[in-house]
Amino acid sequence: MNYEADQTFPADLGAEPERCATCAVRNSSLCGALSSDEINDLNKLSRPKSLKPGQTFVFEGDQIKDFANVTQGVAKLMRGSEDGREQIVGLLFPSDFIGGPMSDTNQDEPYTIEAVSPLELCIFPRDGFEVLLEKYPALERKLLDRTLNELQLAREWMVLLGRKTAQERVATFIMHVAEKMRNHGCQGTIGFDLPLGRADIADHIGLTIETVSRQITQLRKEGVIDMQGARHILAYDADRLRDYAGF
Amino acid sequence: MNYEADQTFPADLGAEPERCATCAVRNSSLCGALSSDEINDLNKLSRPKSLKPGQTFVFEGDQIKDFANVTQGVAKLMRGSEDGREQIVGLLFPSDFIGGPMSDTNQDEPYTIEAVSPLELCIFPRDGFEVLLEKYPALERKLLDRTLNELQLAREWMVLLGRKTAQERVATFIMHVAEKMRNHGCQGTIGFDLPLGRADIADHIGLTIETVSRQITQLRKEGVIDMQGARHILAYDADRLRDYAGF
DNA sequence: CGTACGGTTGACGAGTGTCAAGGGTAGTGG
DNA sequence: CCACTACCCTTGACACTCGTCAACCGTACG
Repeated sequence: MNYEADQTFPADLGAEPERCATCAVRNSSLCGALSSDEINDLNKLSRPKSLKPGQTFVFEGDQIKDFANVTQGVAKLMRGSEDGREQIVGLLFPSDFIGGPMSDTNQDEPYTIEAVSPLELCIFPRDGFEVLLEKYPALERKLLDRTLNELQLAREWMVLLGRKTAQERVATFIMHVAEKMRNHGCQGTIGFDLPLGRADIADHIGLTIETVSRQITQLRKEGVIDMQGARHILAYDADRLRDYAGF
Repeated sequence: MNYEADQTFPADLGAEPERCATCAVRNSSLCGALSSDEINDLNKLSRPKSLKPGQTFVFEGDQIKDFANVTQGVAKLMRGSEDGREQIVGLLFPSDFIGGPMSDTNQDEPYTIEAVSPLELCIFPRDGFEVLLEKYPALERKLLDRTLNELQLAREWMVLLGRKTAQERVATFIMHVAEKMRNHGCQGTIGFDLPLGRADIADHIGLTIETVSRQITQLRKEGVIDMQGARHILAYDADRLRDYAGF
């Protein structure tokens, strides 16, 4: 059934589809749970998709039909209100998985996912993916691990939103982004670009644009960070930054 | 090995250990994924444990050795700082599962779990449970579902903590508790006891005791809720309350 | 060169936190 | 059975952080 399967060279036993073999998140994403053979199942379901900044992948209230892996770029997961308030409840980096509730009931998606930078996804239909979840326990286990990590992160953010001062929030946010960027090899430890503008930062840490701006200025004046332009941050002293991030 | 196992009547094939058969959360907890036969495996590992209000099950920084199901009572999952600030990141009701990160690394538990009312747990060693997770896919699937639900809840709370006013927070909190209580059959829809005192409510919704108190008074004065004593709430008009809860 | 957009800065005000005092209620001991 | 005590809750006065409104600046792009 799989045209890769009737290969003749034993050395090719593990041959993967081109798109998977060259995928930047082949091992760091959920797909890392699948062997070269197994990944064919998922590959057959999947196709790439590109989004420009500002484009949405799902809207609040939609029924989500497709799941996806982020292969490149950054997206935001957000909830908005009629009166203009907005809260970003998560950021999606390369290797992150998009496929929310997955509960038995086909309820509507409560959040909007929007590209923040040019975004590359590898999408596949929900139904087909759930079949594979049953078929490959390692896949389900990896999804569980990922979900537990996101829960952990969400709870840390609850501490930030519930109990930290404006200054601590900004410092914590910068630390988190620095770590994400380091993990994805985007630049070195001390210098990196913020993937979000001031408005999105504010919506992520529960402040206003102005307060975010003031606190960044403050951190600059106190020499905790340095900046080149509005987006590029230099965090020489990680320990000092951690002191500013609160508990 | 299990004295219930050597029964003589075929009708008893599905006989369960006494403690499981009479357990209040036999089906609503993770155990609901296990058949009468299968649950013996877990039962052999488990034993009951009681905690009085104020006693802790795990401390921040501990290595968690045991997992547990809540069979009765309410507990809080919290994170504190040296300078006295505290954030409650979750409440644990009957049928809820305690067994956090479960990640490969044996990292320390980041949160403290403390009984809020007289608490009954069914605890079992982490190692043994993880073996059962491998053995019974339905168990792992249920754990995944549960974790996804908690993630969903955590994100809703991020919206509350990041963007809602004091009044909206209190109204939302009351709604959530009302629903939990209804689900657990503790009293009717309109009248129920708050499981938390003002201090814990404040630490859960990111306010101070005084502000919580003032907002509850406000809701009373506006006729949205009524109270009998400081703990018992009467929420006649659920729709009205929802209007006060924001988005 | 002009325009638009995002970021910064300042002045002011609202909402919530802080500090302090006073009241209820439940549990304890006489 | 009543009084005392302790704890939690409520209420008030005031302070402070952060939000709001508005002007200005810098950079990118047409």
